[in-house]
Amino acid sequence: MTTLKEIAEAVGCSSATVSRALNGDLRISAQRREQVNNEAIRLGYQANQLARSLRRQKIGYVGVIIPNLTNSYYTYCLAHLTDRLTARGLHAVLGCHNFDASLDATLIQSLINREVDGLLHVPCTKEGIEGVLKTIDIPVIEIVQRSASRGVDAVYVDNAKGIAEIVRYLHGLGHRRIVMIAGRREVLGVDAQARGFLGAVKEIGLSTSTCTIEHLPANRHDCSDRIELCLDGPAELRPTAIIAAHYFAVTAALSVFRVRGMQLPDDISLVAFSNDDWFDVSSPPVTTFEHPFRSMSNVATQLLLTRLQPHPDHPSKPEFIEFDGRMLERVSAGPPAVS
Amino acid sequence: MTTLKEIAEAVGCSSATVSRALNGDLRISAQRREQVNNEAIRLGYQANQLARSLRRQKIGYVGVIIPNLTNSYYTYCLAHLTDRLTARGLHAVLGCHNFDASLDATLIQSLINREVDGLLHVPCTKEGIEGVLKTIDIPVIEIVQRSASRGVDAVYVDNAKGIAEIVRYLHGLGHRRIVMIAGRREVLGVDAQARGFLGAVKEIGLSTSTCTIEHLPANRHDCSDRIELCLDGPAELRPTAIIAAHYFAVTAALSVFRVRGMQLPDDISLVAFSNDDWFDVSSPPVTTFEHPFRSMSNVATQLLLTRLQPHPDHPSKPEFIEFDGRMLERVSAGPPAVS
DNA sequence: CAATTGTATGCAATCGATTGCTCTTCAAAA
DNA sequence: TTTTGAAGAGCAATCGATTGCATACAATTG
Repeated sequence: MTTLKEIAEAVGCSSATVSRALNGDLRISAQRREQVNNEAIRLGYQANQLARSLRRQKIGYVGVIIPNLTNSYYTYCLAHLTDRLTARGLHAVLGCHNFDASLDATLIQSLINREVDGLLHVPCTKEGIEGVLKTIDIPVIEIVQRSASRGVDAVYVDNAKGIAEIVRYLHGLGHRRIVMIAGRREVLGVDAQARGFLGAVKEIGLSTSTCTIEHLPANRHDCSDRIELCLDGPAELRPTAIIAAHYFAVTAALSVFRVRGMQLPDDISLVAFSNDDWFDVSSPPVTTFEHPFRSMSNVATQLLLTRLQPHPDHPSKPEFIEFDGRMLERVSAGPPAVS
Repeated sequence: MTTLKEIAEAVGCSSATVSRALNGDLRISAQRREQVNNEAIRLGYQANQLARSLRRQKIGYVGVIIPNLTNSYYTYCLAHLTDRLTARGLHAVLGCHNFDASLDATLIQSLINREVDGLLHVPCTKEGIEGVLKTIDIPVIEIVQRSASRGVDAVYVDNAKGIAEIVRYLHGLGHRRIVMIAGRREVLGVDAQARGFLGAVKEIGLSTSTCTIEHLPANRHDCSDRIELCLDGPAELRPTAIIAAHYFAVTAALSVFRVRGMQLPDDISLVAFSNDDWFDVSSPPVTTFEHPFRSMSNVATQLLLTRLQPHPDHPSKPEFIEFDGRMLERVSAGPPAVS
């Protein structure tokens, strides 16, 4: 790799001058600048960002830690984020914690050591990363989910409100027995979903014995087993609608319905909590609640940039920006069969 | 951030000694080592990887450049890759070129300047990156697709063979009029797919006037428009089977069939070129050709690691490792209707 | 002509960790 | 007592770019 010094020798000046010339310092004469530029091009000079970063204390990398890449909920999010970051000349360094808090901590520590300039982080536990945070002096922004960490910005989804809206929607269609398939209780966000569910159920006046929540690991197998169980229960408890609070619950539900030959929405209704681009081509198209990942990514990136260039008179109080989604009515949910 | 020097001052020795102690240099006495370790822990020392990298000329980042994140073909691939890289203590720096060669070049240059240790790259043109390559002294491994770049390792899918296998499969079911919806010709891999298609068609003895390829941009809209057109053609040319060579063609086809009320596989057959995890829950489940992304990721990562630690007696001849997929028979493809 | 103001550039420190070489001790061997 | 040597540790250069301060020279002004 060509270095500043080599150019300096070729031109016959100091490396300081070369650096200034290339960086557009006005004190360098036009003539020198010209010389230096030519030589730099001739030698194919590319600044060593590592050295530059060491000096400037910033590297242009942003850590993006998400749970995983097998769930389209997060890949959509990541897609928008990388898009935004690239547009700003930043690069995303990827990490997946799979909801494993200790792996999460390791990733964060590792990324911070490598001196990413900032961190976009989907937290995986309620506690968040307050512990690690004390050691850190780079901006961290929680995305999608918000933990209890104080002092960390958060750009996130209102889980409770979203689920509540789905419950009200189903109730509006006439459903009285609704089961929500959600993630394990320890997973961040699930708690809020449960709160939203129960809150809406109570508010509407439905019975909590026929409107229940099943907390299950995020994989299709466990979910489909449990759904089978629900469907095999006594008719008066059997759900007429299922809310799939996470991606695997959707595929699990569809696979069970398919095996049993159940028709949607006649035999049962299904609403997903997050949209996916195949939901409108499936048979039937899946009614869902759509999250504004694009806007969230924009806002999160923008906020991170603000934090990266702290303006003296800009307050540094953490911001908590909550996003609402909206119902996307398709076909998989309809009025329950009269029975 | 605590630095070596601060520890040195606290302990009362030079920073060189601290560095050696922490790095397990045997020449440092056990007593000193102890002192240094304690002090390092007390001060919460974390080595500045930037400085270390500048010196050691490696940083622990691997660039991963893929076309996009909206196509599950690549997210699956990325998921496996990050998994493997993380297991090796490396981090993936993400870039998406969206099949834009100039963006691709920019990304590569940008990542290389930032001194990633190596590059895993899904090339987007036949020419590959030979031009850029000359300037580079880090290992580059092409994944999923192989370009014409000489001297670059490649771990990739045999597009021609895969498509040919699908054609033979459909022919075996009795199909004589098959249309393949593929990407634009300029996109790498599409050419090979076309070769595979035409090769099989010829080998079997089908007519190239009823077995055709539609080259379309990778979005649902263009694909569905064209599929409509095909279906509206004269009955004797109308395809009885469609091969969706990329992801968007699958959703496009399904959406058209759904709107027209066509039943699969009775009214038409559909085979996708790459699997997705919702293909088995859709109605009907989508017959597909499955690619071994897990193995490919393993091999690619392993190969990259080999390149990163070049063994003196290990030859540095580029390796070209081709992977085959396999048919995954589900329901969307069956014998054509007798007419 | 001397003093002042600019303009163009260089010197050297800095960022933080690493490492080749040197130096000091102290002990064992000759 | 001198030699040899090994252990332990420090000095200073290095990685490459940046930047505060100093300097040199020319142009302008009083």
